[in-house]
Amino acid sequence: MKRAFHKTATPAERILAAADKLFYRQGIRAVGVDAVAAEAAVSKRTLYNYYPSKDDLIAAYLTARFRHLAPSDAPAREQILGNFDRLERMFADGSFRGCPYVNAVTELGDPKHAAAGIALQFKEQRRLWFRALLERLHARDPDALATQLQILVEGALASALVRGDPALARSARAAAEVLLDAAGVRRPARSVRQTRRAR
Amino acid sequence: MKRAFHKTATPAERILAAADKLFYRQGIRAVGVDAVAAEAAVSKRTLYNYYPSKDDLIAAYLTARFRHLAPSDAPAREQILGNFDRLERMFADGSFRGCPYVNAVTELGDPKHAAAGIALQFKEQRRLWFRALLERLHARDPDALATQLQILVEGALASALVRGDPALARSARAAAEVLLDAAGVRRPARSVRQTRRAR
DNA sequence: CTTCATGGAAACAGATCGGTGTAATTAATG
DNA sequence: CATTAATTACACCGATCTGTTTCCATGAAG
Repeated sequence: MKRAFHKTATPAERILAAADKLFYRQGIRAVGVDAVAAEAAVSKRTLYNYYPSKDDLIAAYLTARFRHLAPSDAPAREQILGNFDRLERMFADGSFRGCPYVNAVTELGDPKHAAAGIALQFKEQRRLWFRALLERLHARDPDALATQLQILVEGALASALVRGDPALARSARAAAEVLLDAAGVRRPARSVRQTRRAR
Repeated sequence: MKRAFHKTATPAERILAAADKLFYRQGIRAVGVDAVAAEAAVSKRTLYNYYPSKDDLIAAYLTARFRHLAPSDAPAREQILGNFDRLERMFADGSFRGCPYVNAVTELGDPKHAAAGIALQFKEQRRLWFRALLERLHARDPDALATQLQILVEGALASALVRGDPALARSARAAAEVLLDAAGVRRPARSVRQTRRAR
């Protein structure tokens, strides 16, 4: 069991990767610390050396999922709608199990748990990201529209969890387009044969 | 402890009521059968007499939450939008803990669990209810629009779970109105002073 | 009164959980 | 080599979980 390992990954990283895999796939409450330690090929003692409690590990798991939205130079409208395309890919690859933040809040229940705050942070970050793009697009009431886009994303996630259908992302995307149109965000200039971008 | 009880409620009903209260408030996995039995003022022996396993109790809890949408004679558009007003009331009363069906799917994880099927049934029922109303309104593509409204409802539920804000229901409602407008569902005739219906 | 079904109280079984204590082993560093 | 820190293996704790079992109280029907 001591095969010459990827020396690359430190124990803490392996533990976090194992927690991410198991917590997301099977649920936080369904996975014990022993299982995480085993998956990380690490003794339970070392796990508790890096993360003093399961709650700490949960918090680390959620914060590690924080992928900061990379600033892109793509057109703002495309960036917004591209979000839904990413959702569709997530739904389709079979391993989708819902939004990890919402799942954590649901599974843990306690609103005072650190996970609740982390989840709120993440959602708000994405909402503000939407809002910044909408402001750049001179949309009407960017704040309200950002909230609505966020609701669409959340709804697509939840719907795809109970239903399996990846097409739900396209439905949400279409709804987002209607909202953008209604907010005065004009479609990209498709006129001058620049339709070259194809798909 | 044998005070002259409401003879009205049969043991099975009391157990189900207790399960509903505890499962929804604290989560399915967080509540043991002992707690349900205690809340129902019933011995664990009787609980297992009526529901042979916790899974059976969970399934009964979810199916009991099936409130069949009562047919209403209110204008169809009002019926649809009224859904979001009900959401706002749910969010505001403090005891909101997310959609019980989504929660069950999340907590149990297993897609083969009976809860997954029940959740799917419920969501589809509401979607079809939307669709029927939209057909009556001669909306463009009622099926697709029904899915989008369903996504909005789901998104409002999930968002209100992590954020606490009841106003999210109003945001979702406003988005629904935009979608309805875009689908050619005209607003109710507010012209002829029939605005009497007030609020 | 006898019979039988229902249900209460409580102990129990077997498993799993989060978390700790400890002694032995390994790996890096001087 | 010697020292030290990290890590392992593994037993163990108390709590909790689902589910079962045993014994006893009740109460209605024959």
